[in-house]
Amino acid sequence: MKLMVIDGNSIVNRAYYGIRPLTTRDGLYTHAIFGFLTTLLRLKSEEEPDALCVTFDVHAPTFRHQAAESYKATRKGMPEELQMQMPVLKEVLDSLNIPRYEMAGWEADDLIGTISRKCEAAGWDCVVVTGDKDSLQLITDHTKVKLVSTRMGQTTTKDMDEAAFREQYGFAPIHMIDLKALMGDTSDNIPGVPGVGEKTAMGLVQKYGSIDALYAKMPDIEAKPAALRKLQEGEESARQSHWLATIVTDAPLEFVPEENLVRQPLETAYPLFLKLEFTKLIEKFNLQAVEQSVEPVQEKNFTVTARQVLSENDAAELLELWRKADYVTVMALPDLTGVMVDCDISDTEAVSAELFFEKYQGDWNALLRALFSADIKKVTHELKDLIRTLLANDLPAEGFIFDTALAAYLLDATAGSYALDRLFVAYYNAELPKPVHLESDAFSLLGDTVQAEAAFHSYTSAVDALYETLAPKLKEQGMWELFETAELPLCRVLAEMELAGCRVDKGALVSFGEMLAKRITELETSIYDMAGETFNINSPKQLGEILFGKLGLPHGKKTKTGWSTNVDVLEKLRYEAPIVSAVLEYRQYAKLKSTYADGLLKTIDADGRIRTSFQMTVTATGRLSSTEPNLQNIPTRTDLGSEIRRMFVPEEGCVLVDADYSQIELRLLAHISGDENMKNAFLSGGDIHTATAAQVFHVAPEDVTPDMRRSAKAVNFGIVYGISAFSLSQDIGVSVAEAKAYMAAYFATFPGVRTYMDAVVETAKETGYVETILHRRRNLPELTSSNHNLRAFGERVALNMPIQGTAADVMKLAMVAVWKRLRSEGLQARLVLQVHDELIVECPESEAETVSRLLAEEMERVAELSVPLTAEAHWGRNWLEAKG
DNA sequence: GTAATCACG
DNA sequence: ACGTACGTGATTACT
Repeated sequence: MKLMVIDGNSIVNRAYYGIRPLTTRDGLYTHAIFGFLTTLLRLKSEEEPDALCVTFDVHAPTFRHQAAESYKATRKGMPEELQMQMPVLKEVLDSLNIPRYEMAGWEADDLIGTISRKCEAAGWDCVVVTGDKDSLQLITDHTKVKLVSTRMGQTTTKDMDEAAFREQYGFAPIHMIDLKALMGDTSDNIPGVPGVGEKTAMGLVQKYGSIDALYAKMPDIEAKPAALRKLQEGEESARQSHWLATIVTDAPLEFVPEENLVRQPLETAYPLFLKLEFTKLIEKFNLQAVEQSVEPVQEKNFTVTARQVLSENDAAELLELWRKADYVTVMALPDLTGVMVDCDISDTEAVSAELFFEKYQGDWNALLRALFSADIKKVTHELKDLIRTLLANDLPAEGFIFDTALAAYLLDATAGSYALDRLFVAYYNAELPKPVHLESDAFSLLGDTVQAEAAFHSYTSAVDALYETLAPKLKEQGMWELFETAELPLCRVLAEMELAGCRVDKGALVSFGEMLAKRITELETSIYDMAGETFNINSPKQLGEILFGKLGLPHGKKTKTGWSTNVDVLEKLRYEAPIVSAVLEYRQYAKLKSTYADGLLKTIDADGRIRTSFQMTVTATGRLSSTEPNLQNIPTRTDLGSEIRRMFVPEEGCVLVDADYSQIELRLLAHISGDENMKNAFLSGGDIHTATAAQVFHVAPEDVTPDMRRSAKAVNFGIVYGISAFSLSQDIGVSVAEAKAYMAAYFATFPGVRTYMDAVVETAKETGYVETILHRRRNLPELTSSNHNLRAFGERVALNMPIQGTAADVMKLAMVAVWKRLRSEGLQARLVLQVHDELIVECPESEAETVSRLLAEEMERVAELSVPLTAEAHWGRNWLEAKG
């Protein structure tokens, strides 16, 4: 039998510092608890113990250590945000039916020591889980210690049994005590022998074992005379330290291993996890609601009348009702064979109508046309996808006034998921009622009408409830305008772009791929030749072994799970060995082939066009993202990569028009910070990096060298990202001191930028968020973290988000404006792609000039800044040409 | 499923 | 003393 005992304080501490802050809607911090539970799950599956318990320190004076005065006084107190999670964690453990032990006057260590000995006495094995190396002294042939450490958000464990300990330390585990008695431990206020450090102590313990044995042999021991004297003088301290370092194994604790056998969670676990918004963990801990409700949400105290829509008479009656209503709530299956429409008809009554293609006796398309026309105001969830489906079926897509997913994203852009059931948990602390056997995906229901009806019903009710909750919140937070003028109308624009897709020259892509394949094979051969063996070049591990192991190249760079082989590293080694250049070239070709040539070919539709999906609810800053395939990262920085853009072509007789903003982020920085010098740099036109260099280096613009411009450019970028001197130095390859000097010169030149940077961080710390000009918001719980790295990250984000986010706002407004204008001017031109600061339109050649002007004009017109906002448009026979 | 790498703005 | 620029997504290797 095996028992696992967890050092609660140690693990929760690691979890707290290792995970970025998480809070529930109500602002309750939960990350330490979350991290603890994830670690617990991992440990359980790793060890599969028969029994399990957790120990905690009680924060009361400990009589045992009063002799040592301020014992552990140097340990920092628990941060408040962790402190407040402790009682909740204990509640969670109780609900999971996991015993916990704490005892006034005893450290968690002492309880663990006692527990491990009692286990052994009962003939059990014991696994001690802790991050504290002190516990290693407890290792025996029946007790092992799992050392947990957290590095960069990843928890790793190291199993230490007697053999592993011996291998690492070279003596028996019990002598860990003697080691500490000699070297001391400042974090535990154990003095040790003054002047004896880790190295000396290790040597002595390895040679003599215990301090008793050591002092028994005095003064005949092998040590330098100075060390010998220190040892003699420090004997008393060593013996006292030995006592302090010894973990108690006979605390007066009632403990019977059998009472800790793993048991089922209590019924209280499920609601508690829900409250903490640990939805994912509910599954992992296999928690069940006591009574799984299948009742629809009754948010308001309504009488809901369920209506089947079977005949055209039913339809006419309901359409009438819906037209008169303020709004209706709509959910549809993605193939439009089923639609649910909820509608309030008074303060106390609602009608919930089910429309199923298979049951409807009338003209289904006509019914949908009526429902999705402008005279019925509709609220839905994930509008863009619904619009795309409607338009794909030649149906109208008008009259939409709200999208609950989009609204929830604006309210918390870092939440990650806006699935309806998740939102329901997040906002109402309740599970979205759904039939028991239903998959969480509402749209996998085709063919099971009974279940679909039940699911629909609760889903539309949920959308309705969320609308009434979220809309006021958007208004309160000043985001209504952003929602109405940018996000909501953008759904239509993006739906059309996704449907339009982008034509590609398949033949050219195929032959490009073939060319790459040929070159890749050649490079492979020569790389194997130079390496003297074949290996997988795509495996960083194997490549590292060849380059740094076999060939002995300097692996000066960083390591994580091996040696880094990324471009920065290889670029520095380029001239050390010809194989490096070959690998770099191989990498470039392999990337182009796998991701772009082969990757894109796989996504070409039957009509020769590629259709991406634009995600509106992914980025933390308000940008769009593009998936399946990602058309926002098509190569452009190298000549060879750019060739891919040549394969993006218009329809016969058409051209592509490409318009992009010039330096939009820096212009926004100039505008937002109000720095006079930077504004002037833009007002006087010309190249901004050159102008920056001229000012920073105090030379005339015409005397700016390419090097000076490059540095200025790097600083400009760095500023937008929330710079640090170290990173800047890495980027431009100068010393940290030089980078610091650049930054100082930069801030001296643009004092307004520094003022702005200080102010934005300060404000963010006060309010807990940053926002764009249109009040798009990003919450920053990181800023209150006691973890330095996290806090620093939060500060950089605070600097970057208002700029990147405002640029995203501007682009979204521009897209809506361009879309409207193309329509109102009756042009055939259609938007096909957006790449953050760039728009691509496909149009008949005859419209090329008109559309180019129109694009630049609308893009420039959407924002009125204190510096010019300029956009440039070009057109051509393919994307590369159109880039201008 | 995660890590490493590299493509984009 | 520490770690190091913001925001994304796809592919490959490997556990």
